[in-house]
Amino acid sequence: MRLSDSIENFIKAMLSDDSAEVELKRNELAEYFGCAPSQINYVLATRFSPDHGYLTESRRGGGGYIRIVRVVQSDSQRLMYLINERIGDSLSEEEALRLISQLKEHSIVSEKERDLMAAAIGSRAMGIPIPDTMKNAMRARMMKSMLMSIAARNKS
Amino acid sequence: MRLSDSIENFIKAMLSDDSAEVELKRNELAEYFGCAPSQINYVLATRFSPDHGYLTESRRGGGGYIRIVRVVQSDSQRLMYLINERIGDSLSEEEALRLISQLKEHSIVSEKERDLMAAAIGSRAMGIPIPDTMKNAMRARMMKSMLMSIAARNKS
DNA sequence: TGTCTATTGACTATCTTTGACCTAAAAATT
DNA sequence: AATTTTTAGGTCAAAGATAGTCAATAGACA
Repeated sequence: MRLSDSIENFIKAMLSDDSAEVELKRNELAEYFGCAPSQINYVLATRFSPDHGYLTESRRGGGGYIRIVRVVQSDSQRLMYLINERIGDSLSEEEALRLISQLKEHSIVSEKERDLMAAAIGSRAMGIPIPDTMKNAMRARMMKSMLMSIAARNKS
Repeated sequence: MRLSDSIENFIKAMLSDDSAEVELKRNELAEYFGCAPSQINYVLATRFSPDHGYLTESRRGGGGYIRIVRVVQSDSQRLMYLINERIGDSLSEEEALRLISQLKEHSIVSEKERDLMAAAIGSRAMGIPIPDTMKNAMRARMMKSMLMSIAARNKS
């Protein structure tokens, strides 16, 4: 297994153990895994970003640390965040898929709806010969539109 | 036997062994068969495409892999997929035949029905002097129409 | 013998890992 | 209190490890 995957699993195990929060020392962790300290930052950036449902804070200097928090948000908070802040004028397929997965993780959409959304913004559907820039712009609009409809129905 | 056939068999053996899923390393497999790594992609494209009932995912970089999943779908799921997603406005004869074969493989149509459908969209039937583009468009419509009738009768 | 299928290899894209250099905060020193 | 030193964590670009694409070539088969 990849080093980055091992580190990811290690952190996730710590997170599930007890609370939704862990604190760790970058250098210690790096030494434990026998890797460069910056490897830890790589793992944080690629697996514990806000898109993945986590927040991180840190401090340098003596007694420094990295704290990772699993975010808990209400459905509507999450939707509003995505619509108003996260998604701007452009969204790549990878980002879109990640966001959609998160919605499923949080039971905001069903498995079928997830697949449907993925199909809508996927490369198969958007496989027309226009520049990526335009596809990404279109994807952003489509995503926001879909999210709005979800937000609307959730108003109950 | 052709190299690509050997590779196909090899992968299918791995798939039937246990689960409906295998993971492999492109370079290792290529080395095992003493061929160019891209040959693996060729086999995947020509024998493990969605049309053939498989899905593939992969990752590049260190620890990269290719995962092949045999898709299990209900008859109606398959039909709906073909009608709404797979077949667009155009369908070549080869594609059509492949899809029809798959329907037979999955016992969605009988052998006789398969031959009937193949006959309907085949070159003998459509051997009139119009451009391929138009034939393909017509074929797509014919296929969807036939599939709809199958879907309807399966409603039971 | 011409057309379809298979094979290869050069080039490209993407993901991971590392290391050199940078910055911030705390601790020690003056 | 100000300054220096030490102790963290942050950034970024380069190197390494895979997989993907495509066009040219070779081979098989009707």
